[in-house]
Parts: sequence; C-alpha cells; structure tokens
Amino acid sequence: MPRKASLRKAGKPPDIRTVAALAKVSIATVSRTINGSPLVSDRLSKRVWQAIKQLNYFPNTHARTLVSGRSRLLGIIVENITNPFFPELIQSFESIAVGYGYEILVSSSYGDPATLTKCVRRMLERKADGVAVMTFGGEETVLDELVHHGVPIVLAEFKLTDPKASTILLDYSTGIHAAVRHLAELGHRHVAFLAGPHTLHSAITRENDFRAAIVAEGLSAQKKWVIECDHTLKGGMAGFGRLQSLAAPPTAIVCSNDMTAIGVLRAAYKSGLRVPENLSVIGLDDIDFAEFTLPPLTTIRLSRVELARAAFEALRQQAEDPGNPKLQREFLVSTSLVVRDSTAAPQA
Amino acid sequence: MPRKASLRKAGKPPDIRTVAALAKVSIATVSRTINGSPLVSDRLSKRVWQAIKQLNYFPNTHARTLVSGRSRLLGIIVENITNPFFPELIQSFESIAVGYGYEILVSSSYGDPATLTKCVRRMLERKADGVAVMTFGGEETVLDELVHHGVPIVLAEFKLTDPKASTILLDYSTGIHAAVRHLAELGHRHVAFLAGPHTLHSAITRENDFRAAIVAEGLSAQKKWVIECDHTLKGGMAGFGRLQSLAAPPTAIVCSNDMTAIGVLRAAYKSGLRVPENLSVIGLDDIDFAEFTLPPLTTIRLSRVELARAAFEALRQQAEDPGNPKLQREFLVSTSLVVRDSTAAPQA
DNA sequence: GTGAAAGCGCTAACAA
DNA sequence: TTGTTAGCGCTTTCAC
Repeated sequence: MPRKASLRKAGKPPDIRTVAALAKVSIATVSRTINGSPLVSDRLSKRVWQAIKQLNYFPNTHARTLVSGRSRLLGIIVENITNPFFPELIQSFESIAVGYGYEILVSSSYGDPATLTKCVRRMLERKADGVAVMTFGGEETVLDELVHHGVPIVLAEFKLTDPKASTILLDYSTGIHAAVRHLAELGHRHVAFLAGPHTLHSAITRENDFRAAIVAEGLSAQKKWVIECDHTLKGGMAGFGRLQSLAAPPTAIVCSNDMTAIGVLRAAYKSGLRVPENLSVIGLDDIDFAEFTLPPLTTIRLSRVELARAAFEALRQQAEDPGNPKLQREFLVSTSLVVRDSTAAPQA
Repeated sequence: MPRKASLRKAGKPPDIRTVAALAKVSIATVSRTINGSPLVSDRLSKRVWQAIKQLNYFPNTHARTLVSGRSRLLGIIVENITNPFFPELIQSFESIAVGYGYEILVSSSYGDPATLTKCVRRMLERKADGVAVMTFGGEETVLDELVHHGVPIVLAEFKLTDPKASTILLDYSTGIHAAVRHLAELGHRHVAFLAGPHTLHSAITRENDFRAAIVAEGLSAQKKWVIECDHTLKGGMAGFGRLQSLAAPPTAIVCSNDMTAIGVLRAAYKSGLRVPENLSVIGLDDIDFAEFTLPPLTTIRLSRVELARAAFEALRQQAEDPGNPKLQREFLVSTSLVVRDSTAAPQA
C-alpha cells in the first residue's frame, strides 16, 4: 500500500509537476525557484524548496537541455588517457567543471585525425556546451565541424580564427631557461637537448627555446648536442646512446619530455653511468611519476592544474557570455623548474 | 542568400522534421529508419538515409533520452584518476563503451563517502543507464540511492543483494601463487610480504593469498615477514626498512601493490642494496609505470582491460536486457605474473 | 508499411 | 509576482 499515492506516482521519480502539486504552486514557479529567478517571493520559494527536499526531487537534465539548448556538458579530448601527461589534466578539469555544475565527457583521439573527427561528432551529438581539444597534435585542422556548429572550443598551442575558438599558449621558455641556468650555475658547459618529434609543433618550440637559453647563458652550442627523439622511453635511450658515442659527450641532458628523460635514466643505469654524479638529467612536463624515478627527476613543470583552469575558463566564458566582445581569447600557461635529485655539479 | 531555405531552417541544425520533409516521409518513418526498425520498406529507408546524409543530420540525444528513458550514458566512478591504476581502466571502459554507442561520465570519489554520494547523485541526474563503481574502497555502502533508483550498477569486490547490482570478483590467488612459485623456483626461502592497509578488503585478501601460497610452496612462514603498509611509496620504503632491521632479512619481497614495490626499489637503491642481485622485488597491479622502473618491475598483473570489459558487460546486460532472469551477476577477473628484471636467484 | 498525434519533463513567452 | 501554455526533438502507441 503506497504512501502518498496522490503525489508520488507509483514507481516513477517525482517530476516538476509533483513538486508543484505538493507546494501548491504552478510548475513555472517551481522552475523559477530552482533556477534562482529573483521574481519568486520568499513565501513560495520556501514552500517549493521544502517540497523538493521532501520528494528528493532533482530536475531532468535532458528535458532542461532540450528546451534551453544548454547541456552543462563539457567535452575534453586528449591524445590518450594513459599518456601520463593527461590524467592530472582531466582530473583538474573535472573537479573545476563539477564545481560549476558541469559534467565532463572524456575522449581520446589516439593521435588519429579520423578518431578525433568521431570524438568531435559525439560531442556534437551530446550537445556539449564547449570542447577542450588538448591533443597538442597537428590534428586540430579537423575541427571544422565543431566550429561550424558554433560550439565554443579551446585548443592548446593552436590558433583558429573562429570567434568561438580560444587558444592556450604555453610559455616553455621560462622553464627551459631556468633549467639551463640551473645547469650553468652547477658548472655545466656541455649541455645536450633530446628533442621531441618535429611533427609536433610544441616539440619545435621547446627545441628553439633550448637553443635560445644556451645562447643566453653563454654556454657552448653544438649542433651535435641537439638530437631529435620521439618523446618515448626508447627514444630517450637511443638519444643517450648517440650522445655517449660522441667524442666529447655532454655532462648534462635536457629532455623535451619526462619519458625521454626516463629513457636516459635507464640507459645511463645500464651503461654504468651514475646520475647525477656522472650525468645530470632534466625532464619536461613533471608527470606524476617524475617524483618516483631513480633518482627522482629534476624537471620543468608544465602545470596541468593551470592548463585545466585556463581551458575551463575559456569554455565557460564562451558558453555563458557569448555576446561579450572582449572575451579573453588567449590564455598563457607558464612553466617552472622543479629541482629534484637528477642534477648535480659535473665531475672535475 | 541562403540555399535551400525551405529545408534548412536558417542557422539551426536539421531536425527530424527537416529530414522527413526532404525524404517526403513522416517523422515516424525517419525515426524507425534510424532505429533500425524492420517495418520500414527498403524504398523509404533508402530515401531517408539519403536525406540524412545530405543534411548531415544526427538525432538529438537529449530528446531521445527524454522520451525513451535511456541515455546511453554510462558512469564510471574511480577513487582518483591520477592513481596510476585507473587511467588504463577508464581508457578501456571508454573505448568499449564508445564501440557500443555509449558515452561515459567519469568521476572521482577521492576515497570519500560524501563525495561518492555526490558522484552518484550526478549520475542519477544525468540519467546514466548504469554505473561502474570501481573504488575498491569500503565506501560502497553509500550506494543506496543508485540502487533505489533502479540504476544498474557494478562493483569491484563488493556484493550488493539488489538484483540490479553485479559484482566483479578478483582472483588474486592465481597471480600471487605464481609469484611465490617463481621466487621459490629461483631458490628463495625467505620471502616477505608488504601488505596494504587492512581497511581495504582487497588488501586483506591479497595478504591471505600470500600466506596460503607460502604454505603451498613449503617456504618458511614467519610472522615478522608480513608487514602492513599503506600502498604508497613511502609505506614501501618504511616496510623495507623494517624488514632490513630484522636479524634475518628476507631475500625477496612481494608487495601488495606496485607503488609499495617502487618504494622498496627506492629504499634499496638508497641503502646500497642491488635489485635483483641482493634482493628480489615483486609488485602487484602492473601499472603502466612498472615497465619503466629501475630495474623494470616483475609484478602480478591485474588486467585493467579485462576489468573494464567485465564492468561494461555487466552494465550493458542489465541495461539492455533487464528482464532476463539468468543474467550474469558475478564476473571473475584473474591475475598473472609478469616477469621483468627485479627478480633473480638469491646470492649464495 | 506508414502516418498522425500524444506526450517525455522542462523553460520561457505571454497573460493576468 | 504568479500562472498558463507553447513548444524543445524525439519515440511510440494507435489508426489506417
């Protein structure tokens, strides 16, 4: 024998009508109350909230989206969740978004333009209010559809002319310069750089910033000491091998990302070289694991928290205040040096 | 001057009516066609698909959900995305789900029951068709609301009596036994275990499985060699310290998870002990990073891919075939030994 | 086989 | 201030 059969239509969750009936108001008043409209009197508002509580009611987001056109859903597309750079980014993005009442849709492009296209399509189907494309790849050219549908979008290191698109620029220069200076102050003169693949825009930027830092610090700049790797552990190991085969191997290596540095660590370990006694190593990214390597890795931190905050902010502004002509369209995220145990003065 | 103004209502994306008009059929026929109803004649079906293609139309998922009650949204709640155990799980879950036309909602409970409750509430609001609660914590008791709302749910190592709830059981025993046997075959007699916190159900299971394996292999079982740690790097370091201070330290250590093992690796490195020459170390989980430690870690793999597959399958069955009385309610995921370089024969 | 029409639960325009 | 009502885009009876 169901209690309050009159109000709680058996089985089904309460809807806005149920609440209205209990509070003895119209459904419009319930809607206004929930959405914080200032037009509702305290008296009715109180009655409504009480009914809501009593029924444990919550609005149907799909119905809401259908009529309002806004889903409070934000997409985030990364290259691959298992790439250690991304979990922290997603985590931060999620917690910020949830704090603002948004939900997030995560997907991976696997570095493949066709897959990216599908991800975009899915975001469109789910009516995402905005999409953060954090692939750092070159695949961003596929984003036409998103832009064409007028969805706010934010990219990392890639500019789109569309007014709905924002960009997050990364200032690698500061961190890389700090790293080179750190090495110079330690007494290193021969510093190498294991670069990322030149297909990646960001890899080239990092490499150029390194060269500039070497010059700025007045260190010895040799072409042989800059080697293109591929941002993988194996690439780092191979890069180390090539450097060691040089007539005059460097005493310190800066790597374009942490995985490369970890490869160097492993190759050095295998070859019997001690880090940091015989060789100093610096990574870039500061993935969670950098702290756990042997020895703990000195690295250039690219704050995932800041990146997430910028991405969210870009999207939120575009979504909630699209008319505003002076929206911030460019964001800058900086880098900084984190000194741990993989760097030391070179041997005499 | 807009082209085809008659069919493409300016600006707005095409809806089911637009398609119906172009194909010269009713909207019901369009709906049936899209949903693969067998009642549509080939002739009309062809016309409809052509119109869909021409308009680049896709259905509004929110409208669909509103009327059908099914969202094709699956939730996955983990303890923390940045915990290295989870990215691969989420990745697998996502790619399987996407393959079946589902989208996933990811959230983190941070090991906190109150947060878990909020996550659950959000999943409910978004009308998730099912939720995988992969927290492995003890917080699962908070799941009443989910169950009460009749949402399919799948838990790891935790049983709920509700018919909508499934459980994934983990067979640690196989992997742990294989690890102990591996050590025994290498010649180890003194094998220690660095356990997880006893607040975790799974930690206790792992510990018991270890004891059983020691007995089964006829190795020396000493109480002092089983120490409760906390599944962190620091805990592993501390555990190593306690083991080394023993009158007769073990020659091999099995750890309840990989982070603990990584802590042991670091502590051993600091103390000058060589792994695996002076000490063999085995982890559990096989997080992505286990492959990159120094030396690469021998570990007991808990397949995240299998876990994800089981979780998805449980949810899909419950969501798509709820009536079926003989649904699989329990799934088993096994473990296996992955031998890398952190184990070797003990020194004479 | 196909179409007309009734909602799904909500927001927002319009009335009162 | 509050209520009435018209859809949002779709699925699903129910007729034909």
